[in-house]
Amino acid sequence: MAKPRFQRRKEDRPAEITAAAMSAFAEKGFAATKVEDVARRAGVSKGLLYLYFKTKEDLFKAVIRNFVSPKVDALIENIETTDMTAGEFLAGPFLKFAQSIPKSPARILVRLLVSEGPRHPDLVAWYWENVVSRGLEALRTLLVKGVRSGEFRPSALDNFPHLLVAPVVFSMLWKQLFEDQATLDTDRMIAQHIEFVLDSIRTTSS
Amino acid sequence: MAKPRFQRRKEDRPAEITAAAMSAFAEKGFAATKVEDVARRAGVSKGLLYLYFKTKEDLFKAVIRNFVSPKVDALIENIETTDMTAGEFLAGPFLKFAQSIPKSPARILVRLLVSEGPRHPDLVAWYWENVVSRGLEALRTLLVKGVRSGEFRPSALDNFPHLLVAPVVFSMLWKQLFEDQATLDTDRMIAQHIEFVLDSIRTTSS
Amino acid sequence: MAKPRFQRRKEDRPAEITAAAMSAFAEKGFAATKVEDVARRAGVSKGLLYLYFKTKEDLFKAVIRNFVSPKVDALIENIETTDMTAGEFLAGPFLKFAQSIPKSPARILVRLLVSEGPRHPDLVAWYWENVVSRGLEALRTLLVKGVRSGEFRPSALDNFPHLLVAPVVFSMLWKQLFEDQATLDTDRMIAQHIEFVLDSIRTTSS
Amino acid sequence: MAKPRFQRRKEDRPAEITAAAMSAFAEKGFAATKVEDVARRAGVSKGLLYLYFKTKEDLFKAVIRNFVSPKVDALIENIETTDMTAGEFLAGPFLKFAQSIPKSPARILVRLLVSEGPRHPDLVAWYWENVVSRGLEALRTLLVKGVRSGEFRPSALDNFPHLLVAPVVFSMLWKQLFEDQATLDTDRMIAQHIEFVLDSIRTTSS
DNA sequence: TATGAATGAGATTTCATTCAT
DNA sequence: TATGAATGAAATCTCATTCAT
Repeated sequence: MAKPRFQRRKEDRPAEITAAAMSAFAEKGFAATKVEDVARRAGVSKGLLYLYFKTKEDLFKAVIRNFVSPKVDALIENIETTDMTAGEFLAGPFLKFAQSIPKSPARILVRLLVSEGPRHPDLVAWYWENVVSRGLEALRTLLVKGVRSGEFRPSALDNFPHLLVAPVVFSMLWKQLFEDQATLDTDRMIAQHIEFVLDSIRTTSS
Repeated sequence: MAKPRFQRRKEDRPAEITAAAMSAFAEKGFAATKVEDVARRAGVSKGLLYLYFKTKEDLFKAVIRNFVSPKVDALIENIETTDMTAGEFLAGPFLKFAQSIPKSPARILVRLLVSEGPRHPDLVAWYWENVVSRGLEALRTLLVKGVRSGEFRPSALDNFPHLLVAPVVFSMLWKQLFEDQATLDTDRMIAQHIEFVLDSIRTTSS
Repeated sequence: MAKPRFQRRKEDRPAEITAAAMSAFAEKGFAATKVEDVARRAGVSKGLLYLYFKTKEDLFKAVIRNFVSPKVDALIENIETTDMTAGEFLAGPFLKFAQSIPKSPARILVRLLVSEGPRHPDLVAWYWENVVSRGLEALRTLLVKGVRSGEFRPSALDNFPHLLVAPVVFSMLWKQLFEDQATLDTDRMIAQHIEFVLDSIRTTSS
Repeated sequence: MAKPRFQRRKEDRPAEITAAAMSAFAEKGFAATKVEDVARRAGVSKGLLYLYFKTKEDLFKAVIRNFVSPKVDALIENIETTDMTAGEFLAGPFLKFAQSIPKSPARILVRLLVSEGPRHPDLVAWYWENVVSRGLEALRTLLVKGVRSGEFRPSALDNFPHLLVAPVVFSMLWKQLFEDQATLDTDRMIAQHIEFVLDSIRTTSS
C-alpha cells in the first residue's frame, strides 16, 4: 500500500517539475526560490531535477517557454482564422483574451521576466522572438486589415499595436503588487481602454 | 574658506551610498548586487555602510524612497498649483512628465519594485501610500476639476486614472527589456495615448 | 556457424568494461572519472556495470590487476626460462621490456597507483605482492645468477634491483607530465642507464 | 582569557592555509581533500580560505609553488656559487640534496603533481618552467663544466641530466606507496646510483 | 540479465553580516 | 567613525549507488 520510493515516470517529470517551479517562482521570484524547494513541490529529489534541467536558469527558461507559448499561439491562430472584422475582433475575442491574462497564473511570468530578464539576455531574445514580436505582428496585421477595409483610419495606431497591450501589462503588475492595498477592476479598465482606442481609430462611430 | 578637498561631510554619506546602490541595483537587480560592490562604488567600506543601513533590505528601501518621492512630490505640487485647465495640463506638463520617466534612471525602480515587491510587503505598502495612492489621487482631482468645469464628460475616466499611467509603466519595462531588440518611440506612444484619452473624454472635440 | 553480429558473450563483459575504465581513468584519473562515462564507453548501462563490479573502487582494482599482471608474468617467465647470461638478458630482453613500458598504455597505471594508492591500502598491498615484489625477486635472481657465474661482481647491485627500474618509472611519469613541454628520448635514456649499471657491476669490461 | 572569535592576521593567513593544505593533500590527495578540512586544520573558516584563494585549484597551485620553489632555488644557487669540481659537487652537496628530498615533506608534491597534473596543464607548465627546466639546466651546466675541465668524458651524460634525477623521483614515490611493505634504504640507493654514473663518465677513475 | 530514472549525501562556493582593530 | 578580515549559513550542483521496470 505504501507507495514505492522510486517511480519511473520519464514522460511526466519535466512537466511536473516546471509546474512546481512555476508556482515556486510565483511565490518567491527566481533568485529567492531554492532548487530544493522546487524539487520538494514536484515530489522529486534535487538530483532528478538536475537530470532534466542542467541548471536553475535552464529550469527558469523552460518555465517561461512552457507557460507563455500556448497563449500566444492561440491568439495568433484566432487572429488568422477569424472572419470577424478587425473592430469586432478587438472588441470581442481580443478583449476577452486581454482580460483573462492578468487573472491567469501566467501573469506571474511578466514579473519573472522583468526581474530576471536583464541578467538573461538569451531568454529575453527568445521571448522577443517567440512571444512579443509574433504577438505584435499579429495585431498589426489585424489593424492593417481594418485599415484596408475602410473600417479604421489609416492613422497612427498601426504604428503602435503596443498601445493595445500596455494596460494588460499594467494590470498584470498591479495584481501582483497592489492587490492587497486596492483592488482594481482590470476587466473594466481594459475594456475601457479598448473602447477609447476604437473610438479614436474608427472611421465612423457606431 | 575653501573646504578641504577630501573632507566629506557625514551628512552626504547616506546619499552617496544610496546613489551607488541605485546604480548597482540598476545593473544587476537586488539579489545579484553584492553589498561589497555598493560600498566600493560609494567609496566607502562595508562596515561603514552597515553603520547607516542595518541590512541590505534597508538599503533597498532607502533607494526606492530617495529616488521616487521627489518625482511624485513635484507632480502633485504642479497639479495643485497650476492654473491651466485639466485638458491643458494633461496635454502639457503631465505629458512631459510621463514622457520623461521612462528615460530617466528612475525607470529602473519599477523593475526593482516588481522583482522584490512580493517579498517586501512593507516596502510595497510604503510605496502604495507615498507614491501610488498619492499620485492617483492627484490625477483624480485633476479629472474631477475637468468634469466640474464642463471640460470633460462625467463619464468613465474618473474611475480609472490608472489608464493614464499604464503606457508609462509599459514604456519603463520595455526600455529595460527589449530596447536591444527593437526601439520604441515611447514619447510618441505616450503622446498618442493621452490624445486618445482626451479625445474620448472631452465634451467638445477640438 | 557465423555468430550473430550483435551477440556479446557474457564472459566478455568484464573485460570490455575494464578496458573502457582503463581508457577513462587514463584520461581523467580515478576521481574525475564518472561511472556513467565508463559504462557509456563500454556500451553498457550503469546498472549492468554494477552487476560486475560492486563499487567504483572495485572497478579500479580490476583495472590495475588486468593490465599489470600479464606484463610481469611475461617478464618473470622470460627470466626463468632464458638461457642467456645475466648480462645478455639485461642488455637484451630486459632492456627491450623496460623501454616498451613507458610507451605502452600501461604507463598510465603508475599514475593511477600513485594517485590513489594511499587511499587504497589493500590495492597497494595486492600490487606489492603480485607485481613489485615478484618483479624485484625475479631481477634479484637474475643478478645472483650473474654473480654466481662470475659475470658480475658480488657487490652492491644485488641489494638494489630497484635501481634497474627507477628510470623506467621516471620515464612513465615524464611522458605523462612533460611530454608537451619537452620530449625525452626515453629509449636512449633507459639504454644508457642499463649500460652504466652493467659497466659498473661487470667483472670484466667488454 | 578565552581567545577572541576573530583574529586579524592578514599577513600570516596564506602561509597557514597553504601549510594546512599541504598536510591535508599529503594525507588524502587533492580530490579527496575537502576544503572544509583544510580550513579546520588552519583554524580558519571556510569563507576566509576563499578570501585568499579563489578556488580549490588555486589553493593547490599555491601549495605546489610554496613548497617547491625554495628547494630548487637553493640547489641552483649552490651549483652556481660552488668552487668544487663537478665531480666533487655531485658526490657531495648534490648527493646530499638528492637524498634529503625523498625524506622531506616535499616528497608528497610529486604525488600531487602526478595525480593532478594531467588535469591542470597550466600548473604543469608552471612547474616545468620554474622547477624542472631550471633544475635540469643547472645540472647540465655542471656537467658541461666537468667536461670542459677534462674531468668528465664528453660523452652521453650531458644529454641526460634526467638520469641523475630518476632515482630520486623513484624514491619519493616508493616512500609513499611501499614504505609499509618494505623499507628501502633510499640514501644508499641514491648514493649507489651517483657512484655508477660518476664511474662511467669520469675520464680517470679516482 | 539489462536499463537508466531516481536518490541523497556531500562538495564547492558565495555573500550578508559581524567585530577586532 | 572607519576598516576589511573573518564568519557561517546557505545555495547550487555532482555523482556513486539503488531499484522499479
